[in-house]
Amino acid sequence: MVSHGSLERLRTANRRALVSLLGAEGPMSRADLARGTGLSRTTVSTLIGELIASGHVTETTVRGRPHKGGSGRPPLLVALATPPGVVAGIDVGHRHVRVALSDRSAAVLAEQVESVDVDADGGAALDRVAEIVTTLLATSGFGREELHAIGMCVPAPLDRRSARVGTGILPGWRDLPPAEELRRRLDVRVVVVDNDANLGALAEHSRGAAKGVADIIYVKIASGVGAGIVLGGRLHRGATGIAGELGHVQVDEDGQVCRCGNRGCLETLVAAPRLLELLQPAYDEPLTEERVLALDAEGDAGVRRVLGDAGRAVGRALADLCNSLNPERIVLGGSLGTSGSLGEGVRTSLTRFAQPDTAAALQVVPGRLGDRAEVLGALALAISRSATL
Amino acid sequence: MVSHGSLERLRTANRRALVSLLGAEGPMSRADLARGTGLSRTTVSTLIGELIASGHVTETTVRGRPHKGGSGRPPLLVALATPPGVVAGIDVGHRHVRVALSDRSAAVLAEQVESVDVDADGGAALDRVAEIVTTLLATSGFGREELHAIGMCVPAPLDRRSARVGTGILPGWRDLPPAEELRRRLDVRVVVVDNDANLGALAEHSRGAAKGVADIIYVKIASGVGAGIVLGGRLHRGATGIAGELGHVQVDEDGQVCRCGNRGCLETLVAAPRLLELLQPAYDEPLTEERVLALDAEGDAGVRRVLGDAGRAVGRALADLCNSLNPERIVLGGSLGTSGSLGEGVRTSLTRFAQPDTAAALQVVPGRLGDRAEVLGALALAISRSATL
DNA sequence: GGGGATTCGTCCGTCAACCGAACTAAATGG
DNA sequence: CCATTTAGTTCGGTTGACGGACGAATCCCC
Repeated sequence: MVSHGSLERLRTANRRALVSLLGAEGPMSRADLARGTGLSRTTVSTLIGELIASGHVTETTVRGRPHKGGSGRPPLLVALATPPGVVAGIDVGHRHVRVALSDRSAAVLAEQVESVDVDADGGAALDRVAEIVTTLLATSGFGREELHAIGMCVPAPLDRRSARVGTGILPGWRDLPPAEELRRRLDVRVVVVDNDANLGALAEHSRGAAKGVADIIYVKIASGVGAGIVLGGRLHRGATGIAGELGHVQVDEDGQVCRCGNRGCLETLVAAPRLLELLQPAYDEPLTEERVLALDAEGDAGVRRVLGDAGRAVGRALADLCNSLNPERIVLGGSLGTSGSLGEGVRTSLTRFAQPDTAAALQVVPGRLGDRAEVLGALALAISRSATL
Repeated sequence: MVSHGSLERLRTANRRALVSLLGAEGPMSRADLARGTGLSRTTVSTLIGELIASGHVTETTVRGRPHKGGSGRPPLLVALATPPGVVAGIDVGHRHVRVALSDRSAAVLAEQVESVDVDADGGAALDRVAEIVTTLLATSGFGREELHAIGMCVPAPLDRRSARVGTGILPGWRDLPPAEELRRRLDVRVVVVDNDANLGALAEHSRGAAKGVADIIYVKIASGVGAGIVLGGRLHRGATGIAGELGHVQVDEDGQVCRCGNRGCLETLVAAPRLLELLQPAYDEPLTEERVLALDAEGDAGVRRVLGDAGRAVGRALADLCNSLNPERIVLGGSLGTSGSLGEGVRTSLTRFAQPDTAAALQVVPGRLGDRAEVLGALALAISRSATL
């Protein structure tokens, strides 16, 4: 076997193009693949033949429809084969962990959410995560050797170089490299860790409310406030991987001291616990985030006011960012992202504080994946990193 | 790397790789090109042969040094040929225009700066620009048919879709598509227009103070305040092309009304005319930007205070942006970018208001191209758009 | 029911692009 | 003066993609 560098690379590039097109568009015929990639039908046929032989692609038994309802021989559809085995996605919040197990076509097989005091002790949280993964594997009937990759997010910036949580944000995780810790506990080769808002952005961008939109800002409003920024269709992580710290924009010079050390950070005003605390005295029942969302939908004046204020504060910070980035869409995620009043507040501030042209080019929409955006992003990341092509 | 497609496309991709390597590294031998691209010496030889035949590359007469001072046949160096003809770069400011003529290897042949009240009447300014270009062509001995492309920047956001200046920013340019207007006046096919800060960023990134740095923010502080944002090595223009409006971040809720319609924009505090106005009463001599920079270098207390305040205001706005983008370097440009006090002010605010990790990963440096950054970026853009490969 | 028309997938011959080996060219050094 | 080293070229061979031709499978229309 002679290594013919460039030609061989060309062939693998073409193979990759086919796989990525199949991934984006779903099952399709060889002729459609040829049209989609610009390759000839001949070439597509031989490449698909190789991909079938290597197990990356399967020829489906169902025949497709003839071309555009007209006549002609119906095509044989080919589809990406789901590789054997499973991956795990883990969403670590401040007060919960959510673990999902999926096959390698992103179909979720099992999922579990649990309240855990993550902030206090990172090691203990990771212990619990490892237990849940093990349980889910067992109840789904998979052996540990069938777990190919793990994607995880943590609610804190992650320094790319040290693979650690940034200073000050999550004290219980100091000097705890999450990927390595999890790899040690579960003996899985591929463990990828990223920031929660980043993975939420990835999920909403690839299959949620911002599908096909090149420049988006995903804002996660939950226990904290964070942003995942997709520019030119690619997640922007920054020089050291800690981009997206929208929650620590200063909005009040004399405001509360934030866990990051500054004063009056956006996060001190609009984080979910803070809002509940603010509302609770006026209500007889114990308030939860779900209950607040329900009251908001019912039109409760107090809730609307508080969530509207929060939205306006977020929108104020977003306006500055949008002036600089001119994104096409803002996706509001996190437990409070679907609140109508909050969304209205964001829109109000953007209209008021952003440049008119910038605001006009901008859509503000709630996320479509809800609480599960982060874990779905983690699964997607795990699958992409476990790909063998 | 290798784009999918036919064999022919593979060849052109390889040709492009050779040209881009030659562009980046300067003259080199075929053997070095083979090592640099991973192609075989055979392939490089034939490709270079084609490029020589087509006039894109020349074989220099000087022989290179034998490899690493050792023995061996000395290589024949090949270099990018400078295509015939010239290009023009035009920097349109609020109160001046700067026009440069260069050959197509970016060597400036002639340059002229002139005070023009650009804001008042866009058409008149473009008339004058066309005159200057014509004059420079004549005095340099080139005919108009030898002018291959024009790059121009204007001090306002440019909507990509309408190719017009954004609403409100530059009233005298409303409904005046700059590229088309200039094309009409000078009968040049290739006319590219972009925002001033964008082209400054391009220049400082490709050949100035941020060479080789992937994520930078170029801040231009002159008659206005604007930013050019390079992320992942590529200029970010945003969904409609109007990214970078850092000057219209609101820094004072009750501040002066800005030309953009909002109140208390950064630009109302730190634009150069505003600072001169602020300083003038305390000085007997008439102040210019150059004089203020000189006073700053001499340690004049008043100037240092005012420029320091301006820098802190800019840094305050940059801190929020850096929290979200985590860039590696900030380049301060524009007429006041080289001021030491201003730079110190920016650093002070960044340290205070940005996340500690973000600030630690960040360098703040003055631009290396000074007033000429924009026009050099315009030339570079014109050259790249006039390339025939 | 049968004969185009149309589209799909494959086979085959051809051409394009790259590579390795061998060869010549031009220097250095003992 | 000859061995050594590196550069560039020539030549034969392999790989990859393509276009045209062909059978297959369906629809449409008579």
